Amino acid sequence: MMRKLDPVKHEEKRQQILQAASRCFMRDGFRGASTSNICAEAKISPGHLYHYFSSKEAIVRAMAESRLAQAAEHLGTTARGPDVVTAFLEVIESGVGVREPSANALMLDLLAESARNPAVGGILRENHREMRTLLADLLRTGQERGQIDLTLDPDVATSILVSFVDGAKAMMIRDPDLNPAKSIEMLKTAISRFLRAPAVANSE
Amino acid sequence: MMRKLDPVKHEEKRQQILQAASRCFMRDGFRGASTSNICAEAKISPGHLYHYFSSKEAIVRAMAESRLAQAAEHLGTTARGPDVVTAFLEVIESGVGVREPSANALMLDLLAESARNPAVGGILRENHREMRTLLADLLRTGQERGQIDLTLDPDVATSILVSFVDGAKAMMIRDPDLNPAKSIEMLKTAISRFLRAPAVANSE
Amino acid sequence: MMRKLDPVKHEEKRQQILQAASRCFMRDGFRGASTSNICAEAKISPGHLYHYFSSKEAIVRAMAESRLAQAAEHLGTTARGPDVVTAFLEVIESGVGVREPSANALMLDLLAESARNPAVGGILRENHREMRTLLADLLRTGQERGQIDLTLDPDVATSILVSFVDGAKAMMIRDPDLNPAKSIEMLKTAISRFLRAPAVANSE
Amino acid sequence: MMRKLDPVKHEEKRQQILQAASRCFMRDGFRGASTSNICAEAKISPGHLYHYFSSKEAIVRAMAESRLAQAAEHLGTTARGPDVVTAFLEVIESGVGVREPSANALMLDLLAESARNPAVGGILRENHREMRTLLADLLRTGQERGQIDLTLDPDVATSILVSFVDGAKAMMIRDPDLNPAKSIEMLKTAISRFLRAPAVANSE
DNA sequence: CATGAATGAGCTTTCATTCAT
DNA sequence: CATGAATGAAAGCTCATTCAT
Repeated sequence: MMRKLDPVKHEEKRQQILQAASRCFMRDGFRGASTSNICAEAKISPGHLYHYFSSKEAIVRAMAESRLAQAAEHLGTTARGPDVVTAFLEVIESGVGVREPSANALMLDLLAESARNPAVGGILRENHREMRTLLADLLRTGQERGQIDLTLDPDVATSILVSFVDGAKAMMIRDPDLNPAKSIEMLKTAISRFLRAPAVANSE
Repeated sequence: MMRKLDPVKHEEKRQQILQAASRCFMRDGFRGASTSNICAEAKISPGHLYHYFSSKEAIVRAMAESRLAQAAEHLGTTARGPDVVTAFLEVIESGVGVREPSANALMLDLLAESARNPAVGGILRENHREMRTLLADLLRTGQERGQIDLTLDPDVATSILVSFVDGAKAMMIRDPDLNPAKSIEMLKTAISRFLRAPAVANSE
Repeated sequence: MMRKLDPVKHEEKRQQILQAASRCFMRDGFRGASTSNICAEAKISPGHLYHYFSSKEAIVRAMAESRLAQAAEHLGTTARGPDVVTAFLEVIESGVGVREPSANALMLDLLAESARNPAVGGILRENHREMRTLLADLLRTGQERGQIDLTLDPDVATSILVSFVDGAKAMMIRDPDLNPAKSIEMLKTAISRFLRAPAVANSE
Repeated sequence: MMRKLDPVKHEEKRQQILQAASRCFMRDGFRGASTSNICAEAKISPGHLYHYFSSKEAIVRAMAESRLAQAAEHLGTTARGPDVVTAFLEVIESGVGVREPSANALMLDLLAESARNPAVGGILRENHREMRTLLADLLRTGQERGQIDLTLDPDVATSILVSFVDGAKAMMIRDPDLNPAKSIEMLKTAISRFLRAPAVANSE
């Protein structure tokens, strides 16, 4: 009795539940997935869920946090290398879940939810700010090295780059029969042309 | 004589309900909005809704159809003018609902729904196919006139351009405090550089 | 304007609607069939139904009345001939809707409804009384002619005979793969033995 | 230790609910009784019903199953004794719910439902098959002992006997003021004459 | 820690009925 | 006569959440 047992195990279970929830959310969306679904998937009883999360919304929040943190971390480890443009291209390529339509759908769900659910919105924005800081620094480095157009405002350009990833996710849903290799290739072309210092005699 | 009372009025009411539904969906999403909400918004009784739509899903479908048709039509009327690149820029600019976060959220909801709801998915894809045909033709015209890079595959480039619009909608949600003018400007730069024939001596 | 037009046509339409209702009730039962179903089947508008019947219950009542009257009339015309037992056998044979499972189901529905719905119950009982009077008279005739066992109380025996018809209807539902010819034959045997004067030296 | 809390209690509650449902169905019929009625009668909340039954239809099915099994079991224990005809008479007498009009109505409802609802129909037929097997065996025994007419096909005669019970239930509804003792007595006469070996010099 | 019984509000949908035209 | 728009109660069912054990 009365054992304050193992906060480690507690956290482990929490993560397991979160992963189960993630699978449910991917399959059915935030609203479509029920706590029953999640409990079944996590193999726990309906009541027990509330030992780990105070409400369904708390799960959604935690999910958003973890997904976004993960995305940011992924980005942080990818965005490396001597050539900054190449680094960006890699970021974009790996950011688009080429053959994970449900993961893409979940991100769109999350964005839609953000526009309506202040808590989730806050998480998203905070995370976005971090990502942008990270990317903007990388951009500036590229500009210093002459690899990237000096006229681009790093902060704004960064938003655009992130939007390209979101847009590519949407693209995969809009046309699932699309040849993803070709599309990604062309997206990389677009980004290349966007970031690189324009040629001398270009008439824009 | 003069019996068959007014299929016109019927259609009018249907549209009114659809608009009410649209407002609800923008506010709460497809799943979050209830038929009760919609009826209240449309000021009709709960039973009467089913005089006009056979199910909530039918409303969602009709909504998706009308929204997407509207978007396509808007695009059709916007994509005109002597300079094709300029036409595209206008398309993009007007395509992004700069200060309509709920409309943007609805589109993302629709995309997420498309990935899970086959009926909605079918509508989205059919519509997307039409839009791409239209845009691809415009692109080819531009290529004939030498305004657009001949090396771009029109079909793939079109998908990319559409993805930019979707991405921009996401951007507005990710960072509502963004200066939209600046972002749009930079997006236009990106598109310009993407589409225009690259300068002679450019080293990519 | 202001024409008190044709009570004949009115009655005709009423009968048409009643027949349509009959079809619906056979298909779906009294509770399962909706006024919409009936209107669709009768090809009239939902509101117009109430020109002919004041409520769904009124339709059910009229239906019960017409069905039962029909059954009684049918019985009246069948129960004829020199040999009374033969006449009864014919009554029974034609009373069982051998290959009309939905008509049989409807009769059982009507009986169940009778036990709960006083109005329908009253109709059923009134009708049953009439039928029994008719059959009891026939029975008495048979007894006078020495064709039927004199020890049978005509009133009670009549109830039993009617119950045999109801039971046969249930039998058709209980076992649809039954050979109806054989069953009917055996039922007739049972009735014969029941009605006929028992042989002299029989040891019961 | 001692976890897995009581599948016994679960089953108990299930039976309680089933009995409550039974009362409702008797009062209002399968279609007339609502899940709300049943919940109120069982003193549980509307949602909780679905902890024990997956749908209203599942309740109807379980009810049909239990009622019919009960009837069959009852029959099995009644159909005993040295004289087979007497055994049959007892079966019939106890099979007719003389003073339980609502139970009789429920059986007719069940038969009507069987003709339309395939699930219920299947249950009824399976049960009927079992009952007939049992009764047919008894009949054959009687034939071996010379108590029952050898010319009767046991399978067909069995169907007839069951139909007599169903018919008697209908009789109770058709004429509630009937003297049940007299009717049952006459029904028993009919069955006696039907089953017994006919006397030598009988002229059929 | 963990279960699953229990709740009650709310969901989508159907239905008998009324009424303006 | 006839239509079909309109109503509102009620149906079957789901869901997030709580609580006794």
